[in-house]
Amino acid sequence: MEGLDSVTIGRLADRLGMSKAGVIGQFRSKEKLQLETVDLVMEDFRTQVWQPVRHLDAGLPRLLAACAAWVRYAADPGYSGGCLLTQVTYDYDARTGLVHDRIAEGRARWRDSLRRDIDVAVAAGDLPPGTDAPQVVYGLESLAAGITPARLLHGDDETEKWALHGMHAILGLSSMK
Amino acid sequence: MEGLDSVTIGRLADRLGMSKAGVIGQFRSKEKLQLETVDLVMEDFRTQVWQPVRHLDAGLPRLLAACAAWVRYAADPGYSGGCLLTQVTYDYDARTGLVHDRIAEGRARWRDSLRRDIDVAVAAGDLPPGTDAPQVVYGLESLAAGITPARLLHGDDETEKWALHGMHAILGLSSMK
DNA sequence: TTGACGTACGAACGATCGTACTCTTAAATC
DNA sequence: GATTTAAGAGTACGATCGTTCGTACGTCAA
Repeated sequence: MEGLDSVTIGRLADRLGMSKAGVIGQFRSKEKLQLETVDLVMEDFRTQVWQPVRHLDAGLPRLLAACAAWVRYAADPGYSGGCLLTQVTYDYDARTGLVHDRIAEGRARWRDSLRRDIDVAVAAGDLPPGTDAPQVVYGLESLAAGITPARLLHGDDETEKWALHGMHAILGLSSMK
Repeated sequence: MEGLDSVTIGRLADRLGMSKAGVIGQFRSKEKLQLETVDLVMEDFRTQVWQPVRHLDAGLPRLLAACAAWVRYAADPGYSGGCLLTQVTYDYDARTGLVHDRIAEGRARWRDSLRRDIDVAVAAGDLPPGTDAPQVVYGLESLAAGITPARLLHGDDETEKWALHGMHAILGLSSMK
C-alpha cells in the first residue's frame, strides 16, 4: 500500500505517539484526514512552485518560470517517493467521492492559472497566435507528471531537462524566433 | 482502494464463486497473482497498440501509427476506469519489489521499441537530425499517460486530439515541411 | 485396486483497517 | 473555587486482509 492509502489512522497514531482514538478525535473521520492531507499536498505545491514566481510579470515570463519551478519540484520535491501531487492525482482519478473532487478542484485552479498566463502571452505576441490554451495546459501537465515514473521506474536522471524541452516544444517556442 | 490493490484474494474468490483457499492455490501468493495480473495488462496493451501496427514499415510510419493506437487505447481502453497500464505504472513507481520491477521491464521494452523507430525515422530523414530519442520517448510516454487523469478528473473529451498534437510537437514534425 | 497428484473446500490464524464507546485528566470559563 | 469543555487514552467492535492448515474430492498411472 502506498500513497494516500498508506496514511492510516493506526500508522499515524504510532508515528505521533498517540492512540488511534486520539488521532480520529482530531480529524473526525478517515475521509476528513484524507481531505486535509490533500490540502497540505496542494499547499506545499503552491508554496514551492507558484509562490516563487507569482510576482513575475504575467504572461510568458511567469509561465516559463512556473514551468521551471514545477519541473524542478517534480524532479526533487524535497521528500522521497516522488511528487505527492502526481501521486494523489493518479491514485484518485478513477475513484469517486470527496477526495477525488477536492483533487480535481485544486488541479482546476492550477490549470486556470496556467491558462491565464498563456492567454496573456499570446495577446502579447510571445506565443504563436491561435495557440490552443487548454491543449497546451494538457501538454504541460502531462510532461510534468511524467517525471515521477521516469525517475522512479527507470532511474532517468535527465527528466528535468526532458520535461522542459518538451514544454518548450508544446508551447511552440522552438518555431518562433 | 483501487488499482492492483483492489484485486484481492477474497474479492477474486467471491467473483469466481470459489473459496479464498482455492484462489491462493492457483496463484501461490498474492505477489504471484499481482505479477500475472501485470502480465495480462501488458499483454492487452501490446495486443491493442502494438499488434495492429507492427507490420507497418519501421520508422516514422509505424511510429505515428503506434502513437495513434496508443492514444486511442488510453482514451478508450475498452473497460472503465482508465488505462490499466497507466494505473499500475503510477501505482507502483514508488514501491519496491517484484511487481515494480516487472512493470519497469515491460515499459522498458516498449521504450526500446519506440526508440528504434525513432532512430530509423531520423536516419531516413523523416525526423529532424539530432533528435534525442530518449527525450522524445519521454515526451510520448508522458502525453499518453496524461490522458487518464484529464479524462477522469476533469472530464476532458478532447484528450486524444491533445495528446496527438503534443506528440507531433515533441517529434518536431510541425517545424518540418 | 491402489497410490500419487492436483484441485478446491471450510475453518482458523494473526494483522490491520475504520469507527464507536467510556473514562480520565487538564485547561478554560464563570 | 466550582463547573464546563475538550483532548486523549483505553478498549472493543466488525470487516477484511494474506496465509496456513487438514480434508475431501476427483483424475490418471502403475
